[in-house]
Amino acid sequence: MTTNTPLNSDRNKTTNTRRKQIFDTAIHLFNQKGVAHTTVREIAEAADLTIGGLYYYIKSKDEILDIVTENSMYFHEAVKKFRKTLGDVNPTEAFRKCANYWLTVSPSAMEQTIFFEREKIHMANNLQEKQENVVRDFIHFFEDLLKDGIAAGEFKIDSVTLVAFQTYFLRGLFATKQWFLADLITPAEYATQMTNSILQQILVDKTKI
Amino acid sequence: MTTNTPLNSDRNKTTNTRRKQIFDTAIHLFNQKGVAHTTVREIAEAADLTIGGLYYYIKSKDEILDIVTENSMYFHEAVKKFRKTLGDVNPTEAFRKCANYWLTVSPSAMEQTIFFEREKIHMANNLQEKQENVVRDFIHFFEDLLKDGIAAGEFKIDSVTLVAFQTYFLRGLFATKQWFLADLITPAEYATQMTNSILQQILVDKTKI
DNA sequence: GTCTATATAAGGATAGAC
DNA sequence: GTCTATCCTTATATAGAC
Repeated sequence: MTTNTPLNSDRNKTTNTRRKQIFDTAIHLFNQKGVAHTTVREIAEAADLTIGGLYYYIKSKDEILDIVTENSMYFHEAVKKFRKTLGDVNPTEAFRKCANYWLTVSPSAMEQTIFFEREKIHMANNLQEKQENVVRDFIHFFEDLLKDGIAAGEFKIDSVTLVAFQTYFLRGLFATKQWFLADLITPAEYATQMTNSILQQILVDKTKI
Repeated sequence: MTTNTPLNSDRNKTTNTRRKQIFDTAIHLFNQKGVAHTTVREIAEAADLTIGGLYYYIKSKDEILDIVTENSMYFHEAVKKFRKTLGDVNPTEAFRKCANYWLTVSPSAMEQTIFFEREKIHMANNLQEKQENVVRDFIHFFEDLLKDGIAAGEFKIDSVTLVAFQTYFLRGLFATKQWFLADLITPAEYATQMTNSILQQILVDKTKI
């Protein structure tokens, strides 16, 4: 599915710029109108091209969709890196900071998060599977943080998976319900409030919040 | 948009049966493949008709979509009725029981809940607005329950709206993430666990859980 | 590289037979 | 009421000029 254009000539420099421009335009339109109702002509026009011009850079609508889909998976990695920068802190702080980081949806990651959450149904089958694996992997990441806290006697949790599930998907909820939340709360406020709400559930010593 | 077929002749008895059959088939396909990728032919075949036969009962694909959309809004009403049956209980019990009721997605309501959550983008504009109003109204319903608890000194809450928001959307989360949750937890378990998780956040006296 | 014009296919909707 | 055949529009994709 994914095309592997070589990245080494002068010509490709502009090609890559153009392609990025096309994918950025596409994800925006996909979020506004849905994948199926976004036409290739619309993408072309919004990217300042005609349809013929656009097809010089991409193979098919499916290629656009596939690459937008792949790109929408990268934002996850940032939390893992962030976890490493924390070094040796206690489990409560580790979870608090990671959850807070995760639940803060930056404007630049907003489009990808919305797309990732909403358009699963339109993704190619193999990418749907890949998406599910990414999700499972990150729920697992939070489960590990939670288990550390239990082992240290800082957390008490009925279902670790369910708390991890909740932590994971509260991010998507923020992104997809902007029509309700935008006037109400900033990304940072949402993150701290929701992080606290999860800590309330799991902390043995509630005064630590 | 909505057609008003008179409901008083013998002929209409089968007509209504057929129409129900069509809408039930449609919502199922819409959830599987998305509205845009479901063809009228597919709906017809799945409902044991040919395309010409189907058009005897419905005016257009948009009519199917509109009616499926309208139908997907009714399941909300059940909580309000349920609230009334509770009579005079204390705010904690009222909230606990309503939240638990709300978060228990019965198999029969599953399709409508999924559709309601996922296909907003494909609904007619006026129905999107209607949907947003329904959501706001129900978040308001939970806000009222929460405020009762605060007034009675049973709850302590930073942002009432955010807790109500969370309560409201945890239902949709359960329905749309079945691919992850189905093997893990039953609807009833999910409801009690999530209800408890919210109570943990808001109860003054945590021993009441 | 970018355009216009066009081929081709898919899907919504209708006509008319039975 | 239900079918088959067909119309018509829209959208993906390509061809070929510049």
